[in-house]
Amino acid sequence: MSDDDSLFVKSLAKAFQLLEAFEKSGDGGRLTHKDMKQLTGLDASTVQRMSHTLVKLGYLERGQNRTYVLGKKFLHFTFEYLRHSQTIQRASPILMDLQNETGERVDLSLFEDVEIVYALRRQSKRETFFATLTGRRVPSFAASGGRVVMSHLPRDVVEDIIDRSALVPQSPKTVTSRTEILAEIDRARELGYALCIEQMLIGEIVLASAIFDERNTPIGAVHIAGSLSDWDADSFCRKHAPLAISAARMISNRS
Amino acid sequence: MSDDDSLFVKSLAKAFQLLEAFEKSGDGGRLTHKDMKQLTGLDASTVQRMSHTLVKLGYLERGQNRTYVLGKKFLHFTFEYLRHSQTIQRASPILMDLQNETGERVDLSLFEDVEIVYALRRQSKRETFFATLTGRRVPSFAASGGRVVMSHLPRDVVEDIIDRSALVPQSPKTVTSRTEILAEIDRARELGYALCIEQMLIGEIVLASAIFDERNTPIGAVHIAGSLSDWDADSFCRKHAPLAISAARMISNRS
DNA sequence: TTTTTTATATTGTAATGCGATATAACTTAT
DNA sequence: ATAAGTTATATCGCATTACAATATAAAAAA
Repeated sequence: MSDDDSLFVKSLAKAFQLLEAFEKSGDGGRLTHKDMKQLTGLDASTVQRMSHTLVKLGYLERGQNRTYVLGKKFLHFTFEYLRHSQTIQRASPILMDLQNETGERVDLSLFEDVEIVYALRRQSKRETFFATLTGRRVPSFAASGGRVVMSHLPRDVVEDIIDRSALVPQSPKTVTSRTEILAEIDRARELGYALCIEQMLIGEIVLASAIFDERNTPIGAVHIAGSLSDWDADSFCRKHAPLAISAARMISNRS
Repeated sequence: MSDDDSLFVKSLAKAFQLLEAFEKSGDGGRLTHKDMKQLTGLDASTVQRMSHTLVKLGYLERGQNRTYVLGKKFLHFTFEYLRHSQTIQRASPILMDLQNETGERVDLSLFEDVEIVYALRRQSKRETFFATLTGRRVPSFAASGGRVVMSHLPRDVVEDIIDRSALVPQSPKTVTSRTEILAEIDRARELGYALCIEQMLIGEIVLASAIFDERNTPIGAVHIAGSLSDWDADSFCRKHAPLAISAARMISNRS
């Protein structure tokens, strides 16, 4: 990955490897030197130097009992990313209107290969707190946004993504069979939107329509998420699919 | 800052210096090598190596015309930060209720010395898009959240913060005189909340109450923001101050 | 307490990141 | 169009920096 690449700065890669280890941290997002060493496989001295430097730079903070946590300084980069993204700029007012019109939770997700990341979120009711945060990632194969994006990609690319995905159930009802997932993606292609019933969470119904960049590459999706206690699948789609599709089209920057 | 510190990894500092330069980027958040060199003062080869490495790691993405933009991968860290923060965990449902109860915009900000960062936000109506994003920073001296946090800090610490702040007006009505700012902070201490009228934005009235950690250090604030077309200062405070104070108290983790 | 584990400080050394330079690719001016 | 100028990418020898081993100190565990 980085061998015989004389421009590749290995120490930087190690630092980010260490930072990424905080995603695998169990309770409280706290890691000790020992934890970092175990999670990354880095040398103890490297862990020492990197954590020391990152604290000085403000990207790690020291917690109690010789632990480290991610620094709040990372919020800065997220802000700069979102603020300058043309897609986010266009999506922001559109999602706001969509949320007011539907009363349901609406999200904008960005496609990242085997995962999607939620970038903008308009929540309607109380939910598992972290499930509604910006930056949350979920597997593409199980999320409506992931499926609808894949429905606009070439078959071989899609199969490659599925093959590289860990097909771990996200809810008791998650479809994890390769062929069934591919069939769901085909269905999304026909409909122009993906529908996920209880794929991520029991009781949840989500519908998503894809967003495209100027080269007509699908880059993300608009989601509308409701509750099965309020809707049956048919009426949910009838009401919301046209809205999601039109919102996604407005956000898209197609040539 | 880093001299004769044998544990300090300079190349890492350079990489973050480069990443931080994207905050100063003008249009579109795009930077060329030349821009990075100018903004950071780093050697051209260093810029080349760092940008190259950051692209490989996914923390920079290549834009059109040899430009670079921040990678969406930074959203991951923000998610991990927010998800593991005890303050955020407690605040999330409380802010949701507060927003439903008031119908106004409510925010949770975190204190970062001369600035505050917005961490959680519940928007009510359309606003200047980026003003309502997570990660937005504003000067402590002009924000209600900053002022109310400072009202719980020792006088000399507050004066030091003000002295290190660039007292640049954020709206035509921003108070920028040292003594007036200190007076506003004193007033906040008496009231138990800070009130800012058109300090950041014309037509906006904001009220904030401080949040404390287990050591009784003020670490952030709950904001309620309304419009002067809907409220006069008195009734805004009468209705919202008790709500903000009680929300802040519930979020706090005082001993 | 003692023992063991984990964190921090120190140091000599080699590999890595450095910066100069060369080449290539793009812009701008003529 | 072509040339001149600018900016990006590739290459390379060298010094510095990051490295890993180790010593000391501080917490945990026994």
